[in-house]
Amino acid sequence: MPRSSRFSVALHVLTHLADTAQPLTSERLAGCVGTNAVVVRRTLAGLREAGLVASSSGPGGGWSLARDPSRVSLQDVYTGLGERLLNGIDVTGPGVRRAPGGSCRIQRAVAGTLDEFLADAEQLLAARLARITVADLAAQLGPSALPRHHSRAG
Amino acid sequence: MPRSSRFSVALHVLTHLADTAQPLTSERLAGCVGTNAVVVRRTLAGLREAGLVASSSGPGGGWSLARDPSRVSLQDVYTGLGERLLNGIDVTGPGVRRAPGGSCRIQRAVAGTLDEFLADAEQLLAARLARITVADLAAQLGPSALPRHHSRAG
DNA sequence: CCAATCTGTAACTATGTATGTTACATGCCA
DNA sequence: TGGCATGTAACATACATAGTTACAGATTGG
Repeated sequence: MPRSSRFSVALHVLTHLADTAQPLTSERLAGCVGTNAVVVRRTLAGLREAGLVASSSGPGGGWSLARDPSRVSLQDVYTGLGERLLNGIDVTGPGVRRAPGGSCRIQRAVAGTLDEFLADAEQLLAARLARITVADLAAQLGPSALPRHHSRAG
Repeated sequence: MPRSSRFSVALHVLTHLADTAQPLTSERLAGCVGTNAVVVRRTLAGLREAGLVASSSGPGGGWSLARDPSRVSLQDVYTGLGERLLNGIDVTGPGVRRAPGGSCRIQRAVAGTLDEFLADAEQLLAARLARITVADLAAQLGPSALPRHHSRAG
């Protein structure tokens, strides 16, 4: 199962970032998530282009959120990653590789119907993802769960 | 990920079956779809258990629809195949293989939220698939498009 | 009962995709 | 300049899906 874990990794990392004020290195994040630093960089590269996170080089550098967590929806993440939730479906079927001309009308009817359905479904799911934010994920940890640096007036 | 063409293959085959009265062999169907006879049998095995199609051995045997095409929804097919439309998403992430105990609370929060979302989404998509039937697919071919064996007087 | 036809299924191969890993170039700060 | 961190290419590994071969079981017709 090469099931993509990029979405899960991205959310895990983003929630970590939402929970601290200082930048976190790829190495550190990889340790938290249970993967490799390069994988973290690869995953976060898309989110950086989407303006969700920022990265800085040099000592003390690393990754940090570019927006307030409540402004980062799961749809933003999903779009930034450039993934398709419904990617596991081959609309055209195996025959197209052999006879790209479209073997019969039935094949085209099936492909058309599936295409339409998938496009519709993608929109539907995206709308649902838009309702959830990284702040919602962080809130599940409890307000006092992790050490915050300046969240409360003292 | 290797995109599954099973759904597409199944719909293609079912539409073929909806368009003829006599049973069609796996070999013949495989030729239409552009794949192998064994693949057709593997795919249709699930649909047979679901009561959508019937198979018969021996000369003159093959596959045929077990219900009227208008009674076979895409949800029936999808369920019969035992596939998950949203299977391409790894909810837990890569860390679980290494530290199955659940490394941190964040991982569990992400997994829980994603699980909930995916379950919700699956239901949503299934409901949409229930609206489309194999008869709808066959109707896209036009009533006189394919040679029927006893549709016309003459 | 035998031969031909077709399904049912296990076992193996081939292939594509995601991830893990290594290596090296680039940028930032003291 | 030296140390730390990102950026990315290149290669290795893992795994799911599809393709293929082989053979067992079931049905039809002489």
